Amino acid sequence: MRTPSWDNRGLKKGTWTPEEDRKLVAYVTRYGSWNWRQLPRFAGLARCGKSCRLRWLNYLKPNIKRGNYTDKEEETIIKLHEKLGNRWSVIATHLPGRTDNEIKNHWHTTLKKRLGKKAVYTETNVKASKSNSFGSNPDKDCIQNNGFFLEASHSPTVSKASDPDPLSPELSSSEFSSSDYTTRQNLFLEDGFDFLDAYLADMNQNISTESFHISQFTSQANGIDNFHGSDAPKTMECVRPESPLSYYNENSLVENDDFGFLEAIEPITEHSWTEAFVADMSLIPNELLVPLVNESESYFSSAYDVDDIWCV
DNA sequence: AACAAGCCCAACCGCCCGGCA
DNA sequence: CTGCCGGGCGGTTGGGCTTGT
Repeated sequence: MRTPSWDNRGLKKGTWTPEEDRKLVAYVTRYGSWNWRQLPRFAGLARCGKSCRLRWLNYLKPNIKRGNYTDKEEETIIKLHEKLGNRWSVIATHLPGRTDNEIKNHWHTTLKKRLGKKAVYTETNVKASKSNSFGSNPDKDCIQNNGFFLEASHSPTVSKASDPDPLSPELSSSEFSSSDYTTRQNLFLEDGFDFLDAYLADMNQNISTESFHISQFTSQANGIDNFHGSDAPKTMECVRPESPLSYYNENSLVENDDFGFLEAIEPITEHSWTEAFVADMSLIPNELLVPLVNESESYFSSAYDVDDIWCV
């Protein structure tokens, strides 16, 4: 999209490369977003923290749903926007898998225009109907709701009340077919971190004589979650009993900013925790940080599928 | 086939808010 | 109380892609 450029601090701007994505994914899945401003330094990225955060939240985070919106999703957006206005982040909380940025984009590019046309159409017909001696309501196709016009239920584009959740894999008409979406979910739940699991399992073997054990890291991460007790949000666990990430917890690792879990890696070095990060980055295998295929291959076309990052 | 116009969306920017010292 | 810092949010934009002529 945007032409890559460098600002006066030497930070890169513009389109993210697959390699940058891989570095960010590898780092955040491993250490979480403990400090977005500091994170790029330790992740080996010449990006500002804000850019990293945005990239992660809007594009790289697992379970992000992209592509076509279902009728029900659009209906939800319209109704919520009518109630909440441009509070995209709040609206996004009602649409699992959708980001505020994407909803905002969809609103500006599609829904606003659609509603605008509908409103113009309706207003025109309201005037016409008022002057129409037959008194029929040409607005019967629309439901006016605080200035917004929703297509009536007989419209084929509006989902019925009995429709199952459009976000369910079975009914999703998003960019991913239902089977694709299911597969995608499974990729995250079962294989999303295989590339890390394999590496960490291997590391476990290699450093088994050392005091550090990755399971300490994961169990401590869970401890943090437990510490937060009932306030802790619902968690998603990757169940892989034999895996060092068997207790992988998305919130504790990715969204929990507590530094506590970092203590678990201290045995790696006897130096400061920041050095531990630097040292530990060196342990991330090259295959996580460098392209896995030749750049000549389509993977590295400008339109590469970010999902590939989760399918390594 | 070539070009123009419009569409779409990833990414940036600036502002605001809450936490903390 | 105040200032600083990091995170979050909404508005805007750059440029690749698609569609129409």
